[in-house]
Amino acid sequence: MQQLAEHPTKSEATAARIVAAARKLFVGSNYADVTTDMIARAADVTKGGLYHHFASKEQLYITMMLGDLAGKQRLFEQAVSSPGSSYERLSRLTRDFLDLPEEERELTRLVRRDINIFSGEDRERLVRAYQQALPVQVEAIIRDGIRDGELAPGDPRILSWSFVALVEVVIGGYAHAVIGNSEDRLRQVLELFFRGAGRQTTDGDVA
Amino acid sequence: MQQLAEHPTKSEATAARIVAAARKLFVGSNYADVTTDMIARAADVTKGGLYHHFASKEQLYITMMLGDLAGKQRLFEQAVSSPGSSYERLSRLTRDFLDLPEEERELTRLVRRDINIFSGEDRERLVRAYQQALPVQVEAIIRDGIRDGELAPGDPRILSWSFVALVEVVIGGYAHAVIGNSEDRLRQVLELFFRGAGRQTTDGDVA
DNA sequence: TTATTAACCGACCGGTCAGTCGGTCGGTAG
DNA sequence: CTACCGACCGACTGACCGGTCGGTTAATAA
Repeated sequence: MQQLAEHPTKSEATAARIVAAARKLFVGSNYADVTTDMIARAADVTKGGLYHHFASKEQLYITMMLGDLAGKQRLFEQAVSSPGSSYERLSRLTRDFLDLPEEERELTRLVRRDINIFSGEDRERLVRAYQQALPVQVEAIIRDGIRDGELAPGDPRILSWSFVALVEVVIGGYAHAVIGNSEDRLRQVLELFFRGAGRQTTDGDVA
Repeated sequence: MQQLAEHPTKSEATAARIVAAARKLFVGSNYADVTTDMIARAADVTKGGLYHHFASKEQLYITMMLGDLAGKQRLFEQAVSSPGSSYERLSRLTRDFLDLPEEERELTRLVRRDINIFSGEDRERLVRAYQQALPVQVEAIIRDGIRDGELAPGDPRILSWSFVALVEVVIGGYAHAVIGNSEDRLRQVLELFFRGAGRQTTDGDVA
């Protein structure tokens, strides 16, 4: 996801191996519970070797995360700039997301989980990268939808976060068990977001 | 929220003070970043005193959380068993939640934030208490709504989680800034959940 | 072959923190 | 007054972990 093969030097290959090992471990456990030793061992280097390539545990984490988010941003940009209605474009974006391998999908949860433990410039960069990768892109589509009258007026940012939140529900464990099919999960999200859970009545009033 | 005054012995009073201090600190920082020393100092006892009342940091955390969730469960049960349509009962439950002081509202986020760091029986108890306090109650109302035709058919559990997720969006920082009024936040959630974001068209079709 | 340098090793250091333990103190029962 | 006990104290321990550093190895250039 990071770099076309080209000429990976030995150094680059090792660094990539370390990042990959770190990704796998960080997805499975808290930042604090993943030790540099564990990462090093999983990447088949020693702690010294790890610190030859990365200045700190934090920098390794940030590097890993930024690389991944950049890839996701590129992926979702395709959906945003694709033709069709907001419904169709959101559908494509969400499908692309749901079809990602589990490990890569989980990474977007990490940002929310671990963001509190950083501060300063690094934190800002992480937040910005996440927002650019996901909410901002969803927001762009929603903004178009409101402009074109396909969506009811409303704050596009809140709506985009709501949409992301609904997507996160269907990738949770229980939903995954109940709705086995990826295409059905997609429908569940879009249906709820566009139409709501209320029964469509002839007069459009609830309660 | 915990106990009517009755006859708090000195021991109970100290334990309660420790729990209160722990709550405040845990809301503000990660489990790992809150030290037992900090809690003790904030509760005006020493670490030794703290460990006289609680067997471990984990047990203190669990005790604090279970006590709070039990209180919330009692609060929300009132909304569930109140009269009216599903819309009205969900409205009441959500209003009760949104009107909670920030610290108590934030606690429900902690469960999701910190659940990964526990395991075994304690973890199960925590998960169960959270589900009983929030999603299960929302689910009960939604189940009634589907039965009575007020809501479109669907898996009530996924719908309840979706609803909770939408509520969490409007208590987030940005939404809080955009929608200053608590009653408007409530409307935002209910509107989106019952009606969706799509513009209501004469023919009911989207895309 | 030799010199140079990047890659890598792993023992070690400094600091942190959960949890312990011997002891003090104030209340209270006998 | 004495014996006892629960509440509480705070110095200390043991384990862990991020990060360092002097040294080794292997590739490459001269």
